[in-house]
Amino acid sequence: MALGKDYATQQCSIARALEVVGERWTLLVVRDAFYGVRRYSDFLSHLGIPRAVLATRLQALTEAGVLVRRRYQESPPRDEYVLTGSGRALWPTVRSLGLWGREHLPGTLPMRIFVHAACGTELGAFGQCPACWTGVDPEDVEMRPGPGLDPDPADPVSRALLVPRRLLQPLETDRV
Amino acid sequence: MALGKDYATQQCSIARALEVVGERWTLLVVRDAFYGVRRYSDFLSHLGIPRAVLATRLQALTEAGVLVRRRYQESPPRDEYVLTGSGRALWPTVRSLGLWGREHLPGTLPMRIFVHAACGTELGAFGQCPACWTGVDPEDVEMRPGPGLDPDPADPVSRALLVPRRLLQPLETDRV
DNA sequence: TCCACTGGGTTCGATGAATGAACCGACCAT
DNA sequence: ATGGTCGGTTCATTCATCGAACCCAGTGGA
Repeated sequence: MALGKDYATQQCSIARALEVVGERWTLLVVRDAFYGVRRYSDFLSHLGIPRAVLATRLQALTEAGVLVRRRYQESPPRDEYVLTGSGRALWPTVRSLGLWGREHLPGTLPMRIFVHAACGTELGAFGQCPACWTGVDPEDVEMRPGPGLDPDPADPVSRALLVPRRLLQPLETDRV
Repeated sequence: MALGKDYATQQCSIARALEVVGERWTLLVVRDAFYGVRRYSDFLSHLGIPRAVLATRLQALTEAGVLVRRRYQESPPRDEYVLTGSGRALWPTVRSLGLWGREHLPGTLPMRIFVHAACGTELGAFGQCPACWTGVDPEDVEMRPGPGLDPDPADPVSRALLVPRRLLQPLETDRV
C-alpha cells in the first residue's frame, strides 16, 4: 500500500490497521517473527522476499512499533528485529488468517499445528485452549509440524522450524 | 499482490490466505460486505476506491468463492455481491484487525462497537463472546456506533450505517 | 599485508499494478 | 430525443515491486 498516505478518508480502525500491516509481505514478516525469526538474513532466506522490500518493511514495522530493532552483539555490530507487545497482539490476526486459509482454500494440508504448551491441546477457533477453558498467549503456544510440511526443506530457517517449538522463541540457525 | 502467482514458495496457509485477501483494498471490500454493502456503487462511494480496482477486486473475490454475484432485479439487470460461507468465515480476521488497530494504533477512537446480539457483550479479538465463551457467527453480531463515528457523514452508505444494525443485513441506501 | 567472505543493507533499470479521469452501453423516465 | 443512473472498461501517468548488482564495515586466514 501507499505508505501511510492512503485510505485517507478511512478513519476506521480496520483501515488504519491495514495501513500498517496490509502491505504486501508485511504479515508474512510478522508471521515469521512469531516463529522466532529475528535476523535480516533469516527473513530473507525464509520468505524469498526482495532485499529492498524487506528493508522497507522492517523499517516501517519498526516505526509503527510492531517490531523493535536491537543490537545483540557488537563487533561486528548485528541487530535483530523482535516483536513488541503491540506486535504480539497481532497473534489473533495471524492465527485467524491461517485458520481461514486452511479451512477455506482448496488443497491445503496443515503445515503447522498450534497447541497449548501447558496441556498439548490444539488451539480452538478463537485462540483458546478447549481443554483448559482459557485464552492462550502466543508465548504459551507450541508450534508442531503438520502433515503438509516439507520434511527436507532447502533453507536453514525452514529446517530449524521442523521441530516443535514455542512461538517467539529465538531461532538458532548457524549460531549453534 | 500479484494475482495468484506470487508467494510462490509459500505453501503456508497464511500465505495462501494472503494471496486471496492480502491485496490492497480487498479486506476493506470484505469489511463493507459484513456491514451489509452489496452493490457496486455503494462500495464505490463508501470506500473511495478507483472504479477499475473495485471491479478487479470484486471479480477476484468472486472467483475465490468469497463473494457470490447474483441478480437481484431484471430490467434493468442489477447484480449484487454477497459474502458466501467462506467469506463469512473471514469475520474473525476482520474483527481481530479492527480491534488491533483500535488498541494499538495511537489516537483511534472506536468507530463501531461489535457486540453479541444475544447478550450485549462486546466481542473479543477472535470474534468470540467472552461472556458466553462461544464463537459468534456474524449474523448474531450487532454493530453499534462508537464515539469516533462522524455523526453527519457525506456519503449515503455511511449515513445508513449510523444506526445499530446486524452484520450482513443488506443495506438500504436509496431503494427505500 | 593482502585477500576473500559475511551480514546488512542501497542502487538501479525493467516490469507490473494503482490511480483518476474519461468513455461506453444498457436501461429507464420525460 | 434528451438526460440520468448503473456498472463497468480504457487510457495515460504515477508508484511499487522485482531481481541483480553493487557497497561497506568487520573478521578470519595466509
